[in-house]
Amino acid sequence: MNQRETMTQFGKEALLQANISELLPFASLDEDQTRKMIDLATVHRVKQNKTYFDEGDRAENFFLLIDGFLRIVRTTKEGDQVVVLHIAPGQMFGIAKAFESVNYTATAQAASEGLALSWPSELWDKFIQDYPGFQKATRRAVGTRVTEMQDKLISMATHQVERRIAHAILRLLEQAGKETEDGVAIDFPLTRQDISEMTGTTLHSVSRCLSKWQRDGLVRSERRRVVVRQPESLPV
Amino acid sequence: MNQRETMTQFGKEALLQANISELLPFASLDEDQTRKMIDLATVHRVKQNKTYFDEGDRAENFFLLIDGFLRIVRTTKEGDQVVVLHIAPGQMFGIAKAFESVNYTATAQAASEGLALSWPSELWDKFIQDYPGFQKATRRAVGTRVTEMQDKLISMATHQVERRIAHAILRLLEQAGKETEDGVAIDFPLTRQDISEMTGTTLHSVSRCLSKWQRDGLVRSERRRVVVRQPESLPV
DNA sequence: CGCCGACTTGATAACCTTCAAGCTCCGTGG
DNA sequence: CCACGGAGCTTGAAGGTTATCAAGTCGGCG
Repeated sequence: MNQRETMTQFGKEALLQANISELLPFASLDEDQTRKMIDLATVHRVKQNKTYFDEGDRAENFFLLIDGFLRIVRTTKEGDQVVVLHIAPGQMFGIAKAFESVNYTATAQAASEGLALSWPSELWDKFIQDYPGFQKATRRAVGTRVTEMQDKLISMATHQVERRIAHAILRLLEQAGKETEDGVAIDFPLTRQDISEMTGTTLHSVSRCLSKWQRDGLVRSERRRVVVRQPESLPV
Repeated sequence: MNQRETMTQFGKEALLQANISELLPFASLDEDQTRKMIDLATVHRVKQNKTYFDEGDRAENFFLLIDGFLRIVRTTKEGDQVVVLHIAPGQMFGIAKAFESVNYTATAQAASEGLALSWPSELWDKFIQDYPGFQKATRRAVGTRVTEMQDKLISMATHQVERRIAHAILRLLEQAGKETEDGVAIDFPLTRQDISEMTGTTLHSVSRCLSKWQRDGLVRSERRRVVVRQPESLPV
């Protein structure tokens, strides 16, 4: 919060001083290289539920999420939304270049107000050449993502609703878990609808499920908020 | 085994003469480069339902499928198999290197008897440096795959069984469709069980579905074989 | 204060899995 | 060559899970 304010005011300078350089793609860069990279970047501040880019847009930039969370969403012809995955701070997104793709294949929507850097896609190959860690980082990002999608696919194919919801919530805990005196909270606003779009079910089923878990003391669920008290007791 | 020997000795020459060089990663290479690549390759001939490699194996090689079809499969702790995607001739697979991964994350199982080339993973980065088309080809392969998995995810999340089955079959038609006097056939043996593992349902539901489509004249389905007569009439 | 978005909960019904039984095809071994 | 067995497939019936429909609560914001 405080930090966010600071960033707003001083922008890129603040980014340098903050622990940005510890974020993944910058990991193996020295201060000078990091500075160069940041000099080339554009800063994006995006309000909750607004998008960084939309499915089908020309992929003119690639992004690094600094703060906040976002969901990668695809919309069907019928208008159903499906959340393909979530992105946490430090991860890159909109990396169409890694797929030789001209357009973004999905929408990047802010789950909470967020801050990101972007670079023109033309710089992609240059970064790969100039900064050895960058190539590795992008590969790892792609790998993580593929694995995550596979897990999701398997979950959808083999489990029924309750376990799918449990899986989704556990994954979010890993990415965005925040200790509270009450248990581990998911650190951004999350509606029943959101969860249903992640798990391919209805908000009604999600509601019933959370209600049941709450009765059993496994979670505390409020409006737009989920806190897990006993992660290990959720149905695998 | 014996067979692999034979192929090693006599096979490569034949590969060169065949239209191997038209297959994707070789596309932009001249004859000399292609020869060099093939000289470094190992030939694999794999019987139906045998595997090229298994989930968790050390990713010592990456592969190019020359002939036959294969499925990329993951198995859950409970023993459920899920077919994540299918690979057609000309596509690379086992490309753990593209994900900075040390092990294969899934099993590659021959859907029909098949032939593949492999190279040691150490050569990956060399190929990328030496052969400009290779980088592009791998990126495109990864992109196609991600898109395909997303589509599958969306299908699973929003459609019910009948449409999921229709989607799966249409995708297979694109990858492995073969014109016959009777309609477009899927060009490798495919059981109800296989289809159920692709769509997250049971072989019973698949059977009922195909029976119904057969009654309506949309498909002809036999033992391990599916022929589609009216692709456009399948439920989107 | 009233409205809207988020959420809950019951009732009903559709969809699909599960269980059960039996069929056909094909390879194998007697 | 035929019998046998197993793999692949079909179909009915029953039952459970989950979506859909419907009604209403809660809480924040203009």
